[in-house]
Amino acid sequence: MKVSREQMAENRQRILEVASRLFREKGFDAVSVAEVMKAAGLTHGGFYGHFDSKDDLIVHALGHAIDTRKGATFDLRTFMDEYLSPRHRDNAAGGCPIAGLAADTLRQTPEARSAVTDGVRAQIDWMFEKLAGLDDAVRRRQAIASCAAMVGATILARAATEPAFSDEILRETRAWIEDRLDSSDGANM
Amino acid sequence: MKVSREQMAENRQRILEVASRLFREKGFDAVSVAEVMKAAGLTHGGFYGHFDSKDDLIVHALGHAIDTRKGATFDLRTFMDEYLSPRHRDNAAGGCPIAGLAADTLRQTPEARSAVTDGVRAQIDWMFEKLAGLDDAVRRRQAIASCAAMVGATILARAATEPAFSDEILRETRAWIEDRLDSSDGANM
DNA sequence: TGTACATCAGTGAACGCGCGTTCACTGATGTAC
DNA sequence: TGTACATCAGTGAACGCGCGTTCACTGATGTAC
Repeated sequence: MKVSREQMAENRQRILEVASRLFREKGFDAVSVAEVMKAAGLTHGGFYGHFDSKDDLIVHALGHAIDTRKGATFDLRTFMDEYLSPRHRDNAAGGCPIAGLAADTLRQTPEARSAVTDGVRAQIDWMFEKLAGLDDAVRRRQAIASCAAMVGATILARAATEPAFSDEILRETRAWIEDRLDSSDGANM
Repeated sequence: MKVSREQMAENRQRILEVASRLFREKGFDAVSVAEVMKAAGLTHGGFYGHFDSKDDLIVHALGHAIDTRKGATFDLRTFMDEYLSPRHRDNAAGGCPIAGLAADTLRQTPEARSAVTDGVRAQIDWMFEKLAGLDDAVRRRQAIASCAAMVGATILARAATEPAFSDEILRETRAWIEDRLDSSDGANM
């Protein structure tokens, strides 16, 4: 049955929210359209009233997850500590969509890859702004490499089967990045 | 028709070789058993004479790819330069299985995750051995963080839709890691 | 060494299943009067 | 404000398809004599 315009807009937001969480948790292929709709409290047939296809949902869910993340305002050190924490490692569903889905997005549509690329660029730009002092080239290098190390460490820590090794990857990567921040006298914002 | 024992052993090796390449190129889910067998010059029905299941193939293909990679002997600097090169970014099929499949392996069987974990550990140990001087804790930290940054940069560079940005991620991450090697006076082996 | 035959690696049709997607239908919404 | 009706968001059965897996069959291998 028909629902009100506001209800429909709410439904669409709920679909995006649960889809972005399920995708981050299980990957694009392991989540079906029917599973997303059920999690949103709807039936699968109505899906195509909101999106053209599953690929279209993927693009919008990525955009939604990335936009939602931009809202939070941390200082750089807090952000890195949280990113490389066991909590973030164990919370892929609510965590960074780049760490959770960049590798998966590789084999998706160009639109999905663009959405992730925009997210990566935004993340690097944000870190660049937060890095104090030094010349721009060094700040940009530090932002890019820190971002790469954070994403890589999160993926490796999530894949690792032994908890002690997984914890070590996070801890040592964090120490290595932050040691560099200290010696550069940045990250005081 | 039956084939000789040597032929069968050859066939198995060929299946592992093409499977490990196809998996690295397309991911586990996007490669079918039939596709692997066809690429190995066989038909899909014979697959179960070699492996228990597709999951079993995944575990053995990961082990094969990781073992094959261990053979190469580079010095550390050459290895890092090659790893963070456009060539390696554009050659996922023949490249590092950790960069290509660690994120995919997250959602596979515990056996597959163990195989990847062993590969990560071996990679870190190898880098640890190649790092000269300094105390063990610093060397290990540097090996872990460099490995995380290399894997992360490769994944981000592969996902990026703009070539200039993709190149920049590789170049700046490499410069950042190698700058640290120089200041630590390691990597001279 | 030569022959007869049991073995078994590989073949290809067939299976059950879950997926993305479609569509005829339902009934609440919201507009026209 | 109240009523009649066109609209259309959501429902759920059905579709075609490709997947992993099975199995009866084939014919070369390799062993027993």
